[in-house]
Amino acid sequence: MEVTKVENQHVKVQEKINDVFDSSHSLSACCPIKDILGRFGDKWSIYAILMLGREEKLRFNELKSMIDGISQRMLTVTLRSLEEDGLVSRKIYPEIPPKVEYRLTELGQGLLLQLLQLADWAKLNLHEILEARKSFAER
Amino acid sequence: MEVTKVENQHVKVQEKINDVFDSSHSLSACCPIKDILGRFGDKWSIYAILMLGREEKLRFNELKSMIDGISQRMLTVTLRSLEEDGLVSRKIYPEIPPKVEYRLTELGQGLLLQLLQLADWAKLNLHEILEARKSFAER
DNA sequence: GTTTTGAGTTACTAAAAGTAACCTAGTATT
DNA sequence: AATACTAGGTTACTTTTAGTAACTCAAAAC
Repeated sequence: MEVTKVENQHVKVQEKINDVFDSSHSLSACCPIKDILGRFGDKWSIYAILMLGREEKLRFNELKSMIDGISQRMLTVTLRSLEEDGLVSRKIYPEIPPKVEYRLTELGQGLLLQLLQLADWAKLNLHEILEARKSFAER
Repeated sequence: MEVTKVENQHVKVQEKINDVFDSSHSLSACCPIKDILGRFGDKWSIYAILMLGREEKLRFNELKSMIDGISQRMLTVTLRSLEEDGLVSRKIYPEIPPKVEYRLTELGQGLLLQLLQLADWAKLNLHEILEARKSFAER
């Protein structure tokens, strides 16, 4: 009974994995996970998304001071690429000194929810991973 | 009524975001998402995890031929880092020519499930993202 | 005695990430 | 009237990381 259950689950997983590759012919080219991960696999995007998830609208220098250690250039680059993918919107007020407001789009909020799920798993398993790292280092 | 529901949801999201930072003092250092993402945010780890999710045990060159375009070195590096974190196990048969079997650990299977969830979201929203990219490029 | 095989290393190069210094143009301070 | 400050960048440069090509090892097969 238990075994059957586990086997069924495994079959489901395999189907899903096949699905991942279905949509693209070439593996290395562009299965959707890769495409999405490209968006927050870098060093800063996650922080920007999380901060914008907290405050719902933020100006450039507010973000800069919330994201410890980020440079102006990297914040610009990060926000541009998030904007490019429709995850963040950018509203310019034609004033001097300039004023620009950033916020998550609905799409961005959806991604945020996914990230938070991942964070849940991460928190649950971080200890085990750290243990594994330690025992690996000892060899 | 609807508004209240949305607001409640937003509050929950904010709590979760705060949780993400709880566990680490410094933002840029090591909140758990970053730590986990570090593991599959690179170019090849996902492919290795997906392939091992399909077949449950694979040898080095089997993996190499399944992951289109990966070099020996990058496969070695990728597998080592996955092993280091306890996501993949490595069984060496002391034969010549050498034989090494890789498989996902339970932890690795857990991560795979998370990845597949992310893939679901990615597939649902890929179209919208591609649209956004296109209209961004037009400016 | 040269070739093949599996699982890697070593030494190098190309690409990406990141930094420091500069720009704009208006306002407030001395 | 000269200086400094503000917000939101850009340009030119350096460091770090990802990636490639060629080599290794030790036995076995041709």
